[in-house]
Amino acid sequence: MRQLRRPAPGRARLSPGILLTSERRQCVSARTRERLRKGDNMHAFRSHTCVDLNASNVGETVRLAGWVHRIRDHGGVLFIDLRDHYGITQVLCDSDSPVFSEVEKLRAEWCIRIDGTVKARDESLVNPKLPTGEIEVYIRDMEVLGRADELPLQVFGEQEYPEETRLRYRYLDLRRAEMQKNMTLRSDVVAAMRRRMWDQGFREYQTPIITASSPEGARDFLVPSRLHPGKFYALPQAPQQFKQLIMVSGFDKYFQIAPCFRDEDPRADRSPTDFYQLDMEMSFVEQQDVFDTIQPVMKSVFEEFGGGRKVDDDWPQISYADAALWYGTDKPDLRNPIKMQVVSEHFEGSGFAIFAKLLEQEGTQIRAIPAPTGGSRKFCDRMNAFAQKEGLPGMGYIFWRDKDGEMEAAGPLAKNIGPERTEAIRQQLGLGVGDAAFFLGGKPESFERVAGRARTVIGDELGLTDKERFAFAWIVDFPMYEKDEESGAVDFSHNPFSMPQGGMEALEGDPLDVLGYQYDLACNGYELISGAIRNHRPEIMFKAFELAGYGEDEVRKRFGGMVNAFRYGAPPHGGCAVGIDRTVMLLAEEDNIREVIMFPMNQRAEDLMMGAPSEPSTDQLMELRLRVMPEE
RNA sequence: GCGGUUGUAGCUCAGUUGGUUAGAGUGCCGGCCUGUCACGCCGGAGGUCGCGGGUUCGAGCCCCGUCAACCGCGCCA
Repeated sequence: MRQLRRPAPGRARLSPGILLTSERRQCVSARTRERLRKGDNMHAFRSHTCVDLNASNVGETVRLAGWVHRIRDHGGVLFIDLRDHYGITQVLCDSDSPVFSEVEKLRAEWCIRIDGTVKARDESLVNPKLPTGEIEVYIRDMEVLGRADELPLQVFGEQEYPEETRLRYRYLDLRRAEMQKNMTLRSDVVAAMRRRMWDQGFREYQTPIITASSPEGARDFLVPSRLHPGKFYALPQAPQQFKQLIMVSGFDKYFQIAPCFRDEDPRADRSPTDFYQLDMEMSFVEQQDVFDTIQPVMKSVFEEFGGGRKVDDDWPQISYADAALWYGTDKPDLRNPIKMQVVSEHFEGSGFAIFAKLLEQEGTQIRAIPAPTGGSRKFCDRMNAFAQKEGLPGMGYIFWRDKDGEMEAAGPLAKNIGPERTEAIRQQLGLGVGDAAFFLGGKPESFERVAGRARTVIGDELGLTDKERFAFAWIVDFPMYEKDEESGAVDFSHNPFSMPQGGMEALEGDPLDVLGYQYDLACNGYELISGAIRNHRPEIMFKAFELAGYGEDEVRKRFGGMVNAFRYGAPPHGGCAVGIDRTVMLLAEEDNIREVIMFPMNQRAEDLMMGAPSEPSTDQLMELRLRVMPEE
C-alpha cells in the first residue's frame, strides 16, 4: 500500500487518509493512474511535505505537491519555490528535463505535483533561511493540479492589501505566512485551553445554538420558526442560562469553546455577528475560587504562546470604582504606570476660576493625570489638542522646569492658582523637574473616559508603557445597577444574574450602592474575561429584577426555565468566559480581531466572499410566513 | 445614528503655488539570460485621479454634496 512517509518528530503532521481510496482515484489525473498501474509505489500526490527533505535524503526519488510560491527563470534553468502548509522546498528544472516546456508555463499559486530527485546543494548555494536549504529537487515529472487566474493579491511577499480584497479572497489571504501563523496559533491556543481545563477536572458540554431570545443584553440574532409562524428562535449571546442549568443539573464543572452571537456594531477588538468564548462554570465556589481556577489557565497560555514577552505574576484585584478613578476605564492597561488622582481641594476657591466655579456644583471633581518626563510646553500643548479633539474644552496643565538651578512651575494653571497650591499639587503627585501634570474637571462621568484615553496616549508618547509585557488585573465590585442619565431609570449595569454583595439585605437600600459579585479580567487594556458568582436564590433574584423595574411575572416569562430550576435545589455557583479571539489577538501581536479569525465579517457585518447576508427567496419567506417591509 | 481619517494603475504610494502628454516601485504580458533564492536586463499593456456638481481661461489639487473603506462615539446584560 502506498504510504506517506512518517513526519519527523516535532514537525507538523500531515493528516492521513484525507480521502478514501475510491474518492482519491477520481481526483488523480489519467497520467497518474497510468503510473499507478505500472506498479509505481508512490502516494498519488506526495511522498514528503515541503519541509521534510534535508541532506539525509540526497539521491532519493521523491514526490512533492504544493503551490508555486515564486519562480526565478534563468532561461536555461528554472528555480521554483514550492510551498505547502509546512514549508518551502526549492525545486528546479533545466532543458534536460522531459517536462521543461511545461514547467516554463507555470505561474504563481498554481497547485502542482512534481516528481524528482533530491540533490545536495553546493556549499556556496545552501540557503540558511530554509530548513530545506541544504537540498533542492530536480524535476523529472510535473502535473498541474489546479491552475490559477491572475491573482487579486499576492501570496508571496509582504505587500499590504485593502481589507475588502483580503476578505473577498480570504482563501488566498489565508495562504500567506502571517495568516497561516495566526490561525495555527489560534488552534494551538484553543487546544491548550481545553487541555488545561480538563486537567483541572472540567468537562466540555455542548449547548444549543438555536434557542430562545434573552432580553437585557445585546441585540439578538433572530431565527424565524417555520413550524410556529410568527415566532422566532434566537442565537445565544452566550450559553449563560444553559451553563447555570448545567450546574443545577449537578455536573459541577463545565466548560465549552462556545460560539456567541450578538447583533452589535463592530470595533477593532470586536467581531460583529459571532465570536468565541472559553465559557466555564463551577458549583460550590466563591469569587476567589473562580480566579484561582482560571488564572493558571490564562497565565500558562500567555507564557506558552506569548513569544517570550513577560507575563506578570501579580494580578491585582482592583475595584471598579478605583479603576475608574485611577485609569478612567474598567479595562486598564497596567503596563502604563500612570495613575490618576483627585486634586479637587487644591482648586477650591483658587484663582483658576473655571475649576473653582465648577467645584461649586454638586458631584464635580478635578482630577490630575501625572506625566513624568512630559515637562515641555510642546508636549503639553499636543495633549491639550488631543483632549479637544476628543470633545473636551481642553486639558489644563502644569509643567516643572529648571530655571537657574531652581525649580519653576510653568503653564497657565500655575500662574492662576499661585505657587503654594501648585507646590501642594506637585507634592501630592510626586513630580519634579522635567515632569508635567494634566487636569480635567467636571462630573467624573463626563470626562473619565477621555481622561483614560489621554492617560494611554501620554504613556505611549512618553515611552512609559512597557510593550513587551502582559499585565493583568481583576476588576471587581462592579455596581449592580446604573441610572440612565436621560430617563433616570435604574437598570442592570452588567449581568442581571449576578449575586448582589450582601444578598437580600443589600437590596433594601439605594440600588445604586449595591455591588455585585461580578468581575472582569483586564489585560493590556483589553477585557479578556467577564464573569460572576450567580444569583441562585429565586427570592433574591425577583427582588433584584424588581429594583430594575421588572415584575415577577415578567421575570418568569423571560427566564422561566432558569427561575423554575432554581426552585429545585440550586447549588451556589459561578464562572466566567474568556474572549478567545481577543486572547489570540494579543498573543499574535495584532491590533485587529479580524486578523485572528479565519472568515470574519467586514465592518458592515457582510461576508463578501460568501455573499452574506442575502435576500431570501419568495418561497423561503412564504414558508416562514414573513414579508419584508419596504424601506422608508 | 454621529464624528475623524483615507480614497490617484491590479497593489503600495508620489504628484510642488491650480498650468504641457498624471509618475515610481511592485504585479501582469512579451523578449533575453544555466545558480537564483526579494534573481537580473530590455520592452509593453494597464488611469472615469471614488462619484456628482461648482469656481476658474484651466482642477488630481480649491468649494459644496455624495458614496465607500477603516478607526472611534453611541451600542456592547
